Amino acid sequence: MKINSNIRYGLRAIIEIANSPKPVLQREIAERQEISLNYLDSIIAGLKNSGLIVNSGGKGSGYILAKKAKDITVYQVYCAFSPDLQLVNCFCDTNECQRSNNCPSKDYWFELNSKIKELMSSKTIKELMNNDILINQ
Amino acid sequence: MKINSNIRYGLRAIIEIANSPKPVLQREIAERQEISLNYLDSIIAGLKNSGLIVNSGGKGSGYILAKKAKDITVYQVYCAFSPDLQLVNCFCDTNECQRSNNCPSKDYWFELNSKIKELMSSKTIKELMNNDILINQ
DNA sequence: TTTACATCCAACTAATTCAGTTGGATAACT
DNA sequence: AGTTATCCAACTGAATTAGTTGGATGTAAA
Ligand code: FES
Ligand code: FES
Repeated sequence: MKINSNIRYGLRAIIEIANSPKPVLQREIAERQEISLNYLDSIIAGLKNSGLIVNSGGKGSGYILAKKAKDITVYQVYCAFSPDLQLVNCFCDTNECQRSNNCPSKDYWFELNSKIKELMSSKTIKELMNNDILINQ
Repeated sequence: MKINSNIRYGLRAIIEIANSPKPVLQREIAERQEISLNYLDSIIAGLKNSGLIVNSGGKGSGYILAKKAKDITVYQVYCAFSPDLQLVNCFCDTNECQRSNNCPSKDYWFELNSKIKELMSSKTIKELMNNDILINQ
């Protein structure tokens, strides 16, 4: 179990945007977070297509959060880059396990899956922002 | 985030062993769990090298749990096949992140990591066994 | 004692995923 | 016109996954 680069960078990028008093350019995120500008392209696209960030006023204007930091969860960032969390395929709609009737391990993985989703859904970007910024809000 | 085959099969195999009133042969596990006998080799090896199961009396005698089912956790099974859970490398001893001072996302991943470990450590094989067997213990 | 079985173990493989890079299209501002 | 910013698709090398193959070794039944 690992968190992949898209999700790691995506979380860092959105925290960077949340922390900034002004709209942030992609280049600025790339510099501050030391992520290749080109690679960041797809990260930003993921956040944007999921409706978590927007261009503040068209091209060149920089990015801002699309909603309040307290209304964006880590799980939403996760889902911007991966399908809904499914630790195993046993309980996956499209690929359900043939052994699935009354399987104790399936039940356990499902339970763990739900709890991990909860853990990610209950943490908001606001809780990950730096305090100086919060004071000004 | 996915649970890999070793861990999935390993959990199913150890539940199979736990549920059996008699020592179980590798071949029996392979048949009942529909896992290739050859592939199961490495699964059994993992469980055995981690001290979770033992041969009940040398070759051909079948496997039994090395300790009580209530003393074997899902996290121990996990660790039989993977190093200690590390969702990201930022807080990894050997590969610590250069950006690591005061990084909110690192702190969050570490917190999530701890909670997932807890979730896996607090579930025992006994809880995953079938009830008929438990009654006889 | 030969044979069959059970376990042990290392090396190989195809397929997939990961973590980016390259190269360019498009649009806006200067 | 030229620079900058964003958008987007295709490509790539490296690593990981999920096994298979082939055999060595030890035990037990015939
Ligand atoms: S349901 Fe998939 S292994 Fe049990
Ligand atoms: S510590 Fe690794 S990215 Fe923050």
